[in-house]
Amino acid sequence: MNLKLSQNFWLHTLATIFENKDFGKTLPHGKKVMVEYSSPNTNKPLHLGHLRNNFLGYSVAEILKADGYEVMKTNLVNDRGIHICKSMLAYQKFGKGETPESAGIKGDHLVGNYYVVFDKANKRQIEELVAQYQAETPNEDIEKLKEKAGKNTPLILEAQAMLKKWEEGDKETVDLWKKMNGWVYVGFDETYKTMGVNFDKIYYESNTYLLGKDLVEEGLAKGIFFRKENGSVWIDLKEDGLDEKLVLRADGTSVYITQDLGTADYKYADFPMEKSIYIVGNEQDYHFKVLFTILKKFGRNYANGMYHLSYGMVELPSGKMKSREGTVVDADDLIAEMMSIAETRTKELGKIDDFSEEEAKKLYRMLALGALKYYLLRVDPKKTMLFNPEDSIDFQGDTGVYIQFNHARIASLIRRADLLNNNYQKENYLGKAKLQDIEIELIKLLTSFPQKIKESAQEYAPSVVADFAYNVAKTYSKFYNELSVFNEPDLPTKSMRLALSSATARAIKSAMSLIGVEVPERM
RNA sequence: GUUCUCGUAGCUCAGCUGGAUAGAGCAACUGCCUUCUAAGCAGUAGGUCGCAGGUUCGAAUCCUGCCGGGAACACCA
Repeated sequence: MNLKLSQNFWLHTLATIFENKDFGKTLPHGKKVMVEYSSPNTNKPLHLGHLRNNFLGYSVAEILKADGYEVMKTNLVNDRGIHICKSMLAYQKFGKGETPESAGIKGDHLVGNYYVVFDKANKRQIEELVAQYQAETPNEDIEKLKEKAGKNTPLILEAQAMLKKWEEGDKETVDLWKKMNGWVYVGFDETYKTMGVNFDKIYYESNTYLLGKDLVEEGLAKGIFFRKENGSVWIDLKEDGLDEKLVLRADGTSVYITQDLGTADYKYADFPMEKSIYIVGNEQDYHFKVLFTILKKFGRNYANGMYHLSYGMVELPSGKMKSREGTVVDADDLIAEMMSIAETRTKELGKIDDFSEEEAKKLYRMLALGALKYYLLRVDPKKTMLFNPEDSIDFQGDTGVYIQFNHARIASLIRRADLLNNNYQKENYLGKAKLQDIEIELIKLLTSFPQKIKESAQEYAPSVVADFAYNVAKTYSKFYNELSVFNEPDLPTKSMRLALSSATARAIKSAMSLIGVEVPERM
């Protein structure tokens, strides 16, 4: 009797899940949240670290949507500054009019190459300078000489002069800047498209870098900031466990924090949000603590909703990625390699020989990105993680491809059921079907989807949803191996199994879409 | 030096708002394709939860100290 009650309870639970197309998601409640992510520099192409950032940002935005928020995805592009001038200067000196078309490489890579050229040439100049200094002052500490040389090479001085020209609006400089940034944007757009991420609004630092000076005045007037004798403006945050922090230079120019203060107001005026999430690496923890503390002191009503999603670095088995040592994993290269591996593996299995080339390519991309995204998102965002190239292309076990595979398998079942006109609406199984333990386990698991979405939204942790998807796939896989759907003689039970399979497929698809991963119908 | 952060099986990670025998995957080994996709399933083996104290009826989980890894502390961004 008890058993029967319990069976019916789970059957009804299944029916409820099956009938709710948006199962797991919260209805829109109108609250607004801004998610800022990606935020690349326009002097070099995207790398592995950016991939974690972009996948996280996109996923967090999707998860917040599923939690009922109205989401504005933004990208604050760092398109100006001394580092940009370095690429520009190197191009001016050594570029010989090369273009992405003439060189046959993506614009972001081309510009990145000139950044490297600058760095190499500059390094030689540093060595020369240090040697010169040593001859002049043999007793001085070598590290100090290196530091001094680093600030005074002819190339650095030229780059600084160029930055000044840019700020003054010098036409030639600005034109070069526009041309090269234009190349980079074409390259970035291509990479973003391949990655499957996008933005609702793009901010450019060239438009926002002067913001915040009025806030300095406001801070002085409110007595939050104070001016030192040389004219520089500071805030004392010792009571908040932080130090004194400069907010305006003695010459009246802005620093990073000045700009971010102004940009915060600017963004809020654009999109009056309850929450504002900054997806930025954990090396900037201190900066964001200071930023948020200042905004709270200013009494900004949005300040309490600000959150720095401080994600950990991605390390390689050989250690940290270092551009100087050439150990940076390029995003485009990595994705291309993953696709080629997906292609090889798929061809070996030979299950999609009837696919058109276009369909096949779409699948390779889906599998490659699925593997990569899942690999990077299954880990708690806050933690430093290891990127092991060999593991990341693994398609077995706790991987994106495993989950995709289970979806494809169910899709195959459903196709067959539809072909046979099998009906699996609840009338066919409620009160009649018999549930095995593994089926109850699966239904229970599906039931937890809404709370998993809530949890991942509250923690800003896509890993929670990723883990859910994996567990569903794993449990389904077990069910699939233990019990047969089409060979089940009891018709109500057969219907129930089809409904359960269908509900599972939808949960997998839905959860995977929250981490930005598509699932195939066949693979 | 100060502050932050991490330390769970050989490796990569879950678990951490305290609760019973600490879970996956990879790698190793053993089985399973004439039945719905084997990119799969089942099983074996593998752990003093960095160390030492403390709080508690109870600690991987909370507190303190130590050890070890990473990071941040510019009139850089």
